Amino acid sequence: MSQLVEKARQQLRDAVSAALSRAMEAGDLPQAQPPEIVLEVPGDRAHGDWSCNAAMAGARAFHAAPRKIAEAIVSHLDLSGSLFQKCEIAGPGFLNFTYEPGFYGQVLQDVEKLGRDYGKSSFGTGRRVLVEYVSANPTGPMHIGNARGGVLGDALSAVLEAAGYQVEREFYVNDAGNQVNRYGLSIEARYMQLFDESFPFPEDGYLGADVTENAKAYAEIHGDKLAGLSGEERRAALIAYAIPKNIQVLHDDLLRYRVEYDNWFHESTLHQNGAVDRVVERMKEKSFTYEKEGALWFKGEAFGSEDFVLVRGNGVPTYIVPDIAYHYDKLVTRNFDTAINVLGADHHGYVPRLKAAIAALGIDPDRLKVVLMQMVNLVRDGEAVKLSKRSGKAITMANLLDEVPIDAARFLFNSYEPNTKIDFDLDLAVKEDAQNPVYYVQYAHARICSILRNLKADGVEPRPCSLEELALLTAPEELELIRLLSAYTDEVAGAARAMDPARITRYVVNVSTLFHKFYNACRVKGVDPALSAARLQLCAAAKTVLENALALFKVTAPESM
RNA sequence: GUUUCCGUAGCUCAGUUGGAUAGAGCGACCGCCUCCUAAGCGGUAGGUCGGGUGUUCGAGUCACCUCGGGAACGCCA
Repeated sequence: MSQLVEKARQQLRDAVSAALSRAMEAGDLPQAQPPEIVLEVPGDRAHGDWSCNAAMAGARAFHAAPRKIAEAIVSHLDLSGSLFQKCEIAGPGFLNFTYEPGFYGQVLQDVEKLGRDYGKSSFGTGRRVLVEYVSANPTGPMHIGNARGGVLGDALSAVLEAAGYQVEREFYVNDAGNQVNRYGLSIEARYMQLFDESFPFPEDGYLGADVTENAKAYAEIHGDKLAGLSGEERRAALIAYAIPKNIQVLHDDLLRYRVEYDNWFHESTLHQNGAVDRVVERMKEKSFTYEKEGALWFKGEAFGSEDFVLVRGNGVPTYIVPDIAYHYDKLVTRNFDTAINVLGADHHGYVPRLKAAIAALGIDPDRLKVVLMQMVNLVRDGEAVKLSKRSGKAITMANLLDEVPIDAARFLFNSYEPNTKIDFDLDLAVKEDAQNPVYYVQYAHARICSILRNLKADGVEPRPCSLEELALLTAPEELELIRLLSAYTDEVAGAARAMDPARITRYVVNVSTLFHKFYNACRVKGVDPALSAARLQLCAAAKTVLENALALFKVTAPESM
């Protein structure tokens, strides 16, 4: 596990803190509560590798001008034995720190040593997280929003895992309740219509062609043997046949999209084992309910939500009751520290209700984290496309994957932070040229592989270099690239903290840019052997980082293009 | 009407607890392959950060107001 950047940060924190104490002891600063020490990586390289605003933040406490405070800090600053060579005062009072030259070589040795593990950290160690995503109803095909949710949940899980969390990925299968009843009525009608065209189709039934196909498939195997049974028996038989089949389709489509789960959790189990009924009982016992107009309501006020119905007038629980039971199962029965739900933004009004309900059951609602993702619009020729050209129906996830390469789809969906709506440009996603950012990144990787191949043909293989050899890397393009590579572990931990894997997408594009610049400025082959070896190690390090980052998204890193 | 997200270059978007001269990609224009992949690199042009007020050493970032766009507001899920 790389600690280099973390070590650097800690050294600066300690050094500045100690300098402040000494400055106060020496009387260069008045005795006062020192400011919080905030360290950041400045955007502009000219401002050094790290920047600290302690002098400005302390202006009030010390009753002194920021520049004066900065001078006092610097005069008592001791950077000997650290990863830093100097500190300069700049602008209104920033303290700008610069790495000592040996830092860069250490980064490359670090990457070389850790290989596939470079980027992993202990940020989340000891915490168990359940990530639930997609959870599409097994009553029909998945839509475009599910494609985004799949990538997001999958990449988020990978990022959390790299940051040290113990992660389980879960799909919640709504194989019970009203949607399934509706589906039963729909498929029953399609089945009966095979033998009697006048059989009525339910008003709010599922219109998809997949329902008819399932009905036909059943009839091909079993004929009309259900026609003589009661409606209830017919529906039960058709549901028992079609829902597992639909679940299999969800599973297969997601797998094709490289989205995999540890668990497929069936809602029906919560009904069968009494968990759903127990939620209602608990709510009643704790007097968090009241009856109105024949229905059982939840009193939300004490938990920051509106009141809502738990059990309908007809005695059937509303959808939220099994959801509450499900989250009780996640956070109490299975005792995950945190449950993360990736949901469409259309669920935002539902989140306070669910949180209120689990709070009523004695669970800290902050243990449920919700990542809301905004809607996806498909765009072709600059115009929104709602319907598939071929079928005239809404474009499904499977349709999308027929048209767009998996790598491109995964990369593009991961390029946006969850909380912004996406105009997914189909023309761009399909393009195999520079406009498509996934190729820009993959091309950087392929170029590195090409360099490695060419040198291998000359009998030169990457080897671990000494710090003296690595000190030959002094070109700005080399140092910039190494500096960015050093930040990878921090980036992954930051993406985990923000629950935003898109940060890694942007990072990997930046790495590619700096590599391409390096490639244009510095040659690996045909230069002094020691320098060549050092540059080769830099290439190998960049390759490792690109591969590790792309692996988080399950985007391939081609050897040649 | 209530809740919520968004508004930054022609287009798509970054801008991480408030920090230094607001960035990138694409598109446009001009350059760079006798040399490891030109799916690349360099350069030019392009901005009242929707508008306003406030908070403070400092606001794209925070608060309030306002304009514009999306979404949700069921005994549907």
